[in-house]
Amino acid sequence: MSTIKDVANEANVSVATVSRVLNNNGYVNEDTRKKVLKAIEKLDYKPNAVARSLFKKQSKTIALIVPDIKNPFFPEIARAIEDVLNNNDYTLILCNSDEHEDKEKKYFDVMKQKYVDGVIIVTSTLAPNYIEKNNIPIVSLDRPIHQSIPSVSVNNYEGAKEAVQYLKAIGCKKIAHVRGPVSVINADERYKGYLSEVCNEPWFSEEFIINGNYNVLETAKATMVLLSKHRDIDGIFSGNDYMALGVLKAATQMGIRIPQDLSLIGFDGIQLCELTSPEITTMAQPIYELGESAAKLLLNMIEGKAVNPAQQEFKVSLKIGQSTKVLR
Amino acid sequence: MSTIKDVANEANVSVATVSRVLNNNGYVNEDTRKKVLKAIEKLDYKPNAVARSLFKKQSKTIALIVPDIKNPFFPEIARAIEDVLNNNDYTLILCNSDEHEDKEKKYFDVMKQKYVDGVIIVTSTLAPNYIEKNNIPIVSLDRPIHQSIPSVSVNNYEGAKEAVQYLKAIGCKKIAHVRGPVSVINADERYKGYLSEVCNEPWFSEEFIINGNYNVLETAKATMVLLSKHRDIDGIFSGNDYMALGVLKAATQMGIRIPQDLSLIGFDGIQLCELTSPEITTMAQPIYELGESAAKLLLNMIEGKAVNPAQQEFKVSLKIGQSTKVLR
DNA sequence: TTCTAACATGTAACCGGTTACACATCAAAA
DNA sequence: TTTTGATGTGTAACCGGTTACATGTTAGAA
Repeated sequence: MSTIKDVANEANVSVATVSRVLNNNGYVNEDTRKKVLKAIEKLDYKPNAVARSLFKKQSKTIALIVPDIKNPFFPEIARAIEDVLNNNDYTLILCNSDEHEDKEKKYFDVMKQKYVDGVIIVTSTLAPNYIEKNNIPIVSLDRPIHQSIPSVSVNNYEGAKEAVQYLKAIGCKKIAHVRGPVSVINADERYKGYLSEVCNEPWFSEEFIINGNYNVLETAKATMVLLSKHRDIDGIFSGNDYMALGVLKAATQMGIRIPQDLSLIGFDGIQLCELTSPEITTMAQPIYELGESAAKLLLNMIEGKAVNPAQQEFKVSLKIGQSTKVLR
Repeated sequence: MSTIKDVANEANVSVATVSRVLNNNGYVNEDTRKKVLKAIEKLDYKPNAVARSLFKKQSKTIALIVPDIKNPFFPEIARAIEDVLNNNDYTLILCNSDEHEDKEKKYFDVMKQKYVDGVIIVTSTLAPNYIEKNNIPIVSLDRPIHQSIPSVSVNNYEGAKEAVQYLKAIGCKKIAHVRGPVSVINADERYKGYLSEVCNEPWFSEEFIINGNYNVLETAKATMVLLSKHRDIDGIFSGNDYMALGVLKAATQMGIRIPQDLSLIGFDGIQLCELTSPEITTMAQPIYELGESAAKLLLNMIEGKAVNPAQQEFKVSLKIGQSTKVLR
């Protein structure tokens, strides 16, 4: 690899001049510029990003911290983010936290040591003041942490209400809920949305709420228990699409037909919804847009641009599949 | 952030001594070491990874280049890799190539500019000599490129044969194949494995081979055409699990029952296989192990350790689900 | 007692860029 | 003709580490 010095020698100028050409700042005579450009071409010179980072204290790199990239929601998000970064000459570092605060903090340390310019994080465990004292541009995605921290998320509460309302509208008489992990903010919000819609119904019972922990197999098991005890449940609102797979599995195994016997609605709108049979009805988040917005927001923060709505909330929209009865 | 100079001042020693303590090399008096350690503690000093990189010409970072992280095979691989890296104080950069050579090359340029220590790549488009001239430790994963380039993959040909043999064993009389993209090496190998098992069968016809391009919707469409034309097909070997979802979808839509009317076997063994109903029978790759091995192999190469079997081939194993008739 | 090698520490060059500053030129304005 | 500001370029400090080399001490061997 040739260095800026090699280019300077080749072009018979100083490194400062080469640097000026490279960065397009300062005064450079047109002929000199051409000479330098020719030398760069000849030597196939690529500036050393590390040296540049050291001086500039920034690395053109951002980190994405998610609980587990194997959860199919996150690859879709990650893809959107990477696309934006790629278009802006940034690089993406991927981190799996397993919802574990220690791992998150360890990643933060590394990020700072590597001059990572910013972080997009999906977390429920990290305290706002820890983040603030780290003093690194950050966007929380999918799960708002605190007003003080810019975030990109959706209206989970209203979305959940809408999901349950839809189940009611198509004629469901007893609606259960598979909730996500306790104290994961979006799971809590969706749970509250469900609750607000059903708590005053005469048929409602606490037993209609089970915890699937955003885990498919756990959900399948719990659903089997639920459905064998309450055979008259005819609607299930699943806290996310991934768990809806578990519900689908349990129902199929028990010979319960979806949607004839049981209507199922999920949340998220991951691509997988369209690939199952029946296709899963869901409250779809604009997933790609979420990732895109988070990335753009973060880049703006890094470049010091004004960031007006620091808390961006997108709307979810009903995406009707085949897992719910047809509305007449 | 405090620097090594701050620590040196605090401990009343030179930066060289601090560096020696940090890296545990050279001679350092025990008392001095303690003084330095105390200063480090007091200042909460973390060495600057960028400065270190500049001198050492290495970044403790490796890149993973995959076609598209949204394909569920890759997050599982990525997770395995990240785990290994995390345990070895390396960081993972994620790149999506979309099977596009230009993007791959662009990533390579960036990698070199950032002193990325090595690359794990899933590619069909990159030429061996391009890779070699880049002179950066590399492991090709899932798809061997050339003998000269270390790789981690599975026995696709034999695996495919075994899959078809199993379909025969359970009594399938006419077996079709949904193949992956032409000139993607593993898709080609699986196709050849299928062909070697069926080309001499009296019932065989070229029409039994359709191209799903590793894409679910495309597969679903092609499968519907196939199955409406050839109603007597009773077995399908899908080139991967992801496309098997498409077959499943098509069959369900057409009222063809799996496995009663049609047995379906996939390839890969992604987690999704267990989450559908019926669960998909598949030739399972040891996915986590593959990622793990690729990462360990690469780290060994980076650290200059001998790498004996530069071409690691794992075996796939039949994982019986519910999408194939029961063997009696 | 002198020599030698292990121990201990500091100085400064180096990694490969960026940029503040100094200096020189030149054309237009005064 | 002198002043001035825009233009053009080079020198060297700096970013924050690592390490070759120099220097000095000390203890055991000769």
